[in-house]
Amino acid sequence: MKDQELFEMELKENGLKITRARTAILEILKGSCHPLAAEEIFLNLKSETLKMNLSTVYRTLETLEEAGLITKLGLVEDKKLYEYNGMGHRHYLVCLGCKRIITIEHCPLHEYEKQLEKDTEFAITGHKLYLYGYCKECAQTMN
Amino acid sequence: MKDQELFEMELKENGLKITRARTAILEILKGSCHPLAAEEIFLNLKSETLKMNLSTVYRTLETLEEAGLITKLGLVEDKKLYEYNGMGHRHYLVCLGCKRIITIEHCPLHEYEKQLEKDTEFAITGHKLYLYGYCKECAQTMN
DNA sequence: GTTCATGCAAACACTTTGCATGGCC
DNA sequence: GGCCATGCAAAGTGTTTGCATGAAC
Repeated sequence: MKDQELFEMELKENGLKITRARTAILEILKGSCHPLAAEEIFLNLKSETLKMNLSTVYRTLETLEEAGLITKLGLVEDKKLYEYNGMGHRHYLVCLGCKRIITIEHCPLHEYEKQLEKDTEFAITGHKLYLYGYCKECAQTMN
Repeated sequence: MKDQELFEMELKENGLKITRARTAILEILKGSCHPLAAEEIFLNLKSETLKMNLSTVYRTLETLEEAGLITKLGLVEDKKLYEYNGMGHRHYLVCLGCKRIITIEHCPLHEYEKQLEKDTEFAITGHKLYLYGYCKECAQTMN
């Protein structure tokens, strides 16, 4: 299936209208290998036909998150970052030097969550795990 | 040792002057069982003698964090939260219903970090793990 | 006395909102 | 045609900064 069709299906399933703003933002998020902030998405809308207002970007991100098509992260504290769902559950390792972000596909916490549910009587819905450190290059430069 | 003496020692060790603002904020953070936002700290300064400007709270928090006496968390995305160090490494479980925060003393990630250092050649300095869910009461109310 | 911390007000960055217009169904 | 999405500008929120004063060493 082409991305465009996939996005239209996802939107329809959630009772959302298909608009250029929505498919364009889904396209950008799906194509990115790391989470993006609203402004980055805004700047990525290069072609004239896709250009939209920054507040539309914010509103669209909110809509898409409520519908469960994308996820909001707090990786960096100053800006809200978003990533496309359906890439599976992921974590990130952030270099505190160059701010590079490494994607980690494996999640070590499934078992732990089950245990914690028993201990706390919470119904755990998810978690956010961010790892921080210095990449090889930055670690060397610092000495 | 009394808290006051402890704080003065911590400040001195880091080459920081001992001021009422600094010890007051350390006091509040040490006494709290969950991380606090700048404004909450500001509002906790009840007694007239301890009252200070909100921008002083922000500046003091920054100073204390740079000195390593407190830690900044991204638990909630809209506000920066701070906690006193020397309580050991902790995680939190946040109820998405009533916003209650449960403290988790055990950290399941030490082994995992070591493995990840080998895999990525990063020097990992730390991590942030936030768990989300619904507490028993909130889970019931929702049905 | 010197240096750094604080109060105050103003600026800032990111995000949200009100209202009129335009596009999707 | 009706309803929701968008553009634009203005407001909001949490945080930071410049400058003069005051406190710590």
